[in-house]
Amino acid sequence: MAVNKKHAFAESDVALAEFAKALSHPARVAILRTLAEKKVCICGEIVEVLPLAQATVSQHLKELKNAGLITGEIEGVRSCYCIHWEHFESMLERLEQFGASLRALKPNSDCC
Amino acid sequence: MAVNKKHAFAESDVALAEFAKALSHPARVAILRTLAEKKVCICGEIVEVLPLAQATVSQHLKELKNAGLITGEIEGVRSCYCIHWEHFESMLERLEQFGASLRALKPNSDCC
DNA sequence: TGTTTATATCGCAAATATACGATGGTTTGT
DNA sequence: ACAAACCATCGTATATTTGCGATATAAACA
Repeated sequence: MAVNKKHAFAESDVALAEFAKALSHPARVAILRTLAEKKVCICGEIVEVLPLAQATVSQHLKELKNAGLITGEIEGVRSCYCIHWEHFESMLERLEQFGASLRALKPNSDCC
Repeated sequence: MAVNKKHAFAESDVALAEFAKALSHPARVAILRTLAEKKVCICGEIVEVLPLAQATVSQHLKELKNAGLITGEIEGVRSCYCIHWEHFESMLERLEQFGASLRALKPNSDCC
């Protein structure tokens, strides 16, 4: 794109879009699911679960981290990732709220 | 990417990711909000509301349509877009369900 | 110390997404 | 029939995403 126009939108729309973007790849959805399932927030196991190379998984993890949805810290040789529940839940609620606010406006009869 | 690996993931993860991708741009979030607000699902008005050129808006509308989140039909000179409530709500529920299933696994104490 | 192991990061290639001007097709209104 | 209005689509430029091999880093271990 010639210019990035994201700044021209409402803050809340941008925030919602960023959350959605973090979830916009099946690998990242799968990573979140895996992190939640394996109570122990192990790391490299994710690579085994996904059909992707280690470098690629590492990149997706980085994106989830940048989005604030997970945290990661190095533990010796391995590094441990966890869902950042506080932020994750807050964004989830924001999205649910968005859905609810639209639903509230839903007309009785569809116009088209 | 050399190859598109999306087919290598679970169907449900792909579906969720596709929904999220449709919401992953503030313009598309704003379009959905606008469509819900203006009960009359007018069209070109969207262009006036957004800080984007008509061609760009048309493209975003097309993407939302491809994702099944809105419907659109030509009405004389203008074309009328509406939220495809059935599919939209179904995807919203799917996402909420995803969130709920993760939350259910949330440990009492964070490990990292 | 040298080796293995677990990860992150770099650099590259290919695919997609974003944005817009220009253009073309339709439908009204004159 | 002509002009104006509305919108979709094409073509194009640029930016971002996706994916991976190769390499770097750092801890654990022989």
